Amino acid sequence: MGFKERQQRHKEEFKAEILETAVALFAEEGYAKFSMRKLAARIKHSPTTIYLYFRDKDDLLLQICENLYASLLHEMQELRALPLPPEQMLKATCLSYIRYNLANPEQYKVVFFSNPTLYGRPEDYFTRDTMSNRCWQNMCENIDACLTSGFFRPLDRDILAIVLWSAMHGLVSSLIFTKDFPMPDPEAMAEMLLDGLLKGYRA
Amino acid sequence: MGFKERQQRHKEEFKAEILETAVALFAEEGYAKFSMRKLAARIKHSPTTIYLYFRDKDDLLLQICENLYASLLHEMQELRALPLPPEQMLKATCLSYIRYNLANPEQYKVVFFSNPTLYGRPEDYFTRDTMSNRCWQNMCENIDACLTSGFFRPLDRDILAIVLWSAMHGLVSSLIFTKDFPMPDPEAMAEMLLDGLLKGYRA
DNA sequence: AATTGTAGTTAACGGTGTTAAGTCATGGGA
DNA sequence: TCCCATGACTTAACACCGTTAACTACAATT
Repeated sequence: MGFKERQQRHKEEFKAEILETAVALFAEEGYAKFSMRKLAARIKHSPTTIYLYFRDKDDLLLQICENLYASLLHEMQELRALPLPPEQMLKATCLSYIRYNLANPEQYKVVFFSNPTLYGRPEDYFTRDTMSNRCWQNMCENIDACLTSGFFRPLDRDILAIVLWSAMHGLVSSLIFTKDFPMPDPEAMAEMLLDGLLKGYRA
Repeated sequence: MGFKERQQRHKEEFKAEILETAVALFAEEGYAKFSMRKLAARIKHSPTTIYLYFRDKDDLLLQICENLYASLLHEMQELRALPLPPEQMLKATCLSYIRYNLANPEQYKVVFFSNPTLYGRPEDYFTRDTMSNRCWQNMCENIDACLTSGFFRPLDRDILAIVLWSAMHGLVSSLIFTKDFPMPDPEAMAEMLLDGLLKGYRA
């Protein structure tokens, strides 16, 4: 049985190496110039080898995203440990989301561009144990805390959560993608967005 | 001189026809499956013919976007004619932006995906007379009205404008691109976003 | 009638994601 | 120890893509 185990371990290590190289290639060349063939060249294997470890390009991208969400979740969980009132906790979490994604623009593009086919059917979203889902749960708990503490006035939790997220998503994606417009300082934007929204929903 | 004029007119008509067909192809097949070769097949010409009328694919996409912004601007200008207080005018304009783009998701994708190289350098943005720029000016005027009327508290106009826009952009793009998450009703989301933001910046 | 300009073409280049078929080393059972 | 089955990996190919260079055919000007 020793052989099969070693074999298995080697496969997993190789897969991890491919993923790591893919992330590096992404960070260096950007989404547009990334290709399976370039990745293959970099890991010094034929393009088809990748398909032994990933179903297709989308599958590879999906797993890059999961890695991204995993470390984002990690950051958020560190925040959770701090003793902050609900509204400050929510704001800190949102700021963390914005900053983290602005610091990893190419991965964010992967999430964005691959999104359409990335995960499965929408009605199954909450049943899948993805890093994305866990981040979402964390976000929702923070919002719930603001609602039950009475900091926010009574609002539909689900709509509020997705609205907050989509506003942050808009900020991040416009900063990342916009190349033809003179964008202001990201921190000032984030501050104004969160300040406005949190005030706007206050009781 | 009669010939050259007819020739010129024919060229313009043909170009318009290509553009129209491109928009149709886009609406039907979506951004991902759109290609110059398919467009060529549909207009019953060789792929290279398109290059006599458009520099490259991005140029074609850019002009589709300009068409989109042109009719959006038209909608906004109709709103401007109504006798509304600044805050209601701003809200109506924002709602119009959101609804219009949600009704034309594929064009919105073009704007989004082509954005990076679409227009030129950011510092030149305001000097170019593009439909995008005109829409932006309209938006800014509405915000200025809310600031000078005292409805909003004193805030940096430029940052406020781009923050408002990016929040709307986030709402639209998340609704258009998200396929793996059960999104709530777009109107309810738009209402909550605008309600929150406008309250949040109020004096 | 010869010349020039030009709309449109064909053929090709270099790239893409992906699949089918084949190679070849190696561990496990006889 | 020999055979063979497994499976990692490769080669070759398919069907696309955007784009360019070179060519053709035709009409207007000279």
